[in-house]
Amino acid sequence: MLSMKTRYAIKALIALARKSERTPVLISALAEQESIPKKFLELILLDLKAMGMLSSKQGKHGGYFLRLEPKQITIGQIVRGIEGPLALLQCVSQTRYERCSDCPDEKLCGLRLVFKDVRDATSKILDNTSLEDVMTRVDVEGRNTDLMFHI
Amino acid sequence: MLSMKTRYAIKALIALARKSERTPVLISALAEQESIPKKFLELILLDLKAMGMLSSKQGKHGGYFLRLEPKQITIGQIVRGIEGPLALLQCVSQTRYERCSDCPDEKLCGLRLVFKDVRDATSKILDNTSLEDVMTRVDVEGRNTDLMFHI
DNA sequence: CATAAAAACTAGTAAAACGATAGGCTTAGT
DNA sequence: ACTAAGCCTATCGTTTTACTAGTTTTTATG
Repeated sequence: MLSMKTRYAIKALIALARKSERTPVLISALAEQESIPKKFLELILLDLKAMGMLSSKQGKHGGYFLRLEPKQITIGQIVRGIEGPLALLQCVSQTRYERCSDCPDEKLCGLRLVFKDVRDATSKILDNTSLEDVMTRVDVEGRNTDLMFHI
Repeated sequence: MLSMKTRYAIKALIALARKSERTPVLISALAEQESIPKKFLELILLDLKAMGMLSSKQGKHGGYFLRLEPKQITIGQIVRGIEGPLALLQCVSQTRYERCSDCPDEKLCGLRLVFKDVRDATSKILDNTSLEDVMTRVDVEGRNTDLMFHI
């Protein structure tokens, strides 16, 4: 399961991506809109800033805004940055590979073979889904339900 | 990341599946062979028994053995039983679905759309991979490396 | 029937992770 | 100078993780 922190991070980024202008958004505004505890969100945004996805402006009229285009930020990057590796086993992680201490031969580890497939499938999806993709998917879905409603 | 408990469970089941006869195996033997803390393994085997995958025999010459055929036990079942749902979000779980408290419209949740795909991909793999599949994959891999070695 | 070897059961525990919260510090418009 | 914002460090209660300890029950065997 994803942690709250990661979920909040993605929700916040999607919300920021949704606004057309790149003007600063108050933490408190974002917190309220997305029902995220304000102080917790503060830390999360700081992390996302350190990851290069957001910029911020201090002082009056300050706030947070996307530093990259929505199409440049993938869900995979967000999850990796906040939650950690996508892989379910350290020994199949692309970004944080670590050998199992007691594994005599990685090539012959059944667990590894299976969970390597899972990791590949997961990263194929998450690394190819950007904030923009998410937005358009939601919009399409919205139009469809709207259409259904009008039949 | 999978917990140690889940990893141990899968390793133990693979080890038990590997023996041709269904004779009882001592916890201590299994623990040593797979380098799993004995007392911890004890609890895990108890869980797997409760899940119907293992049987046990008490007293002298007792031990654990598979109750089902290796092809009847999938990695998905094991992970779900020990770790919990495969899904990364409660709201896309097949086995433990739960609505997000603050979600105005599930159909229009971007997170949900993306992580539903991830869950589908994951369960497609894990629910279609049995202990038998794992064993044969390892054997094939073994023969391949062996072949490479002899060139 | 006594013994010993095994699983079954009940508790407990240290360390880490999770999900926040508190409060002071710094920066920048007006 | 004032004030509204983000920045930074610390802390906290709870839950989960990964075990460990000790006792009880079952069962084959001498």
